[in-house]
Amino acid sequence: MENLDNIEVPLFPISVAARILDISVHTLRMYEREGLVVPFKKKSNHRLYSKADIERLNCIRRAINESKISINGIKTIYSLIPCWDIIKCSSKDRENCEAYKSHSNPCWTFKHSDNICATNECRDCSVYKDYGECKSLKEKLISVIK
DNA sequence: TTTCTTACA
DNA sequence: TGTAAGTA
Repeated sequence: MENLDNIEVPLFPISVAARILDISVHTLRMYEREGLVVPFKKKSNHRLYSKADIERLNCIRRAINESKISINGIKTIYSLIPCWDIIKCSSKDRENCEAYKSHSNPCWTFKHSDNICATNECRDCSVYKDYGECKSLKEKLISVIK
């Protein structure tokens, strides 16, 4: 009953997601390789995309088509999300954190071994989720400026 | 049939 | 980006 309105639940196989977004499954997998999106993975290793994932991809497509931004450009924006501030990351954690230093790759593309990121699914992290859709991303960035 | 990974004219 | 091979 609650699955119907929860945009976080993985629902669509890659073929359906591709059809919704009007892009190829190949392109969809490429976005994942680039770290733009983190779809849910079943034990069979098959991907499942949620409504939130679709919205995220829509935002990415708009950025590419309308704003003519490159995939690397999007990666750069994501890499600048203050993850260490969003989750309570100690100053000690930051010292040897690749994600903290990176200006080219989103934090969720790194494999952590020490801090909380090691035990949490990046897909379920607010750092990833709260910046996944165009509108929320704008609001988040504005709140930082204010 | 669909999806997965890897590779490539 | 598209397509192919060989699996699961």
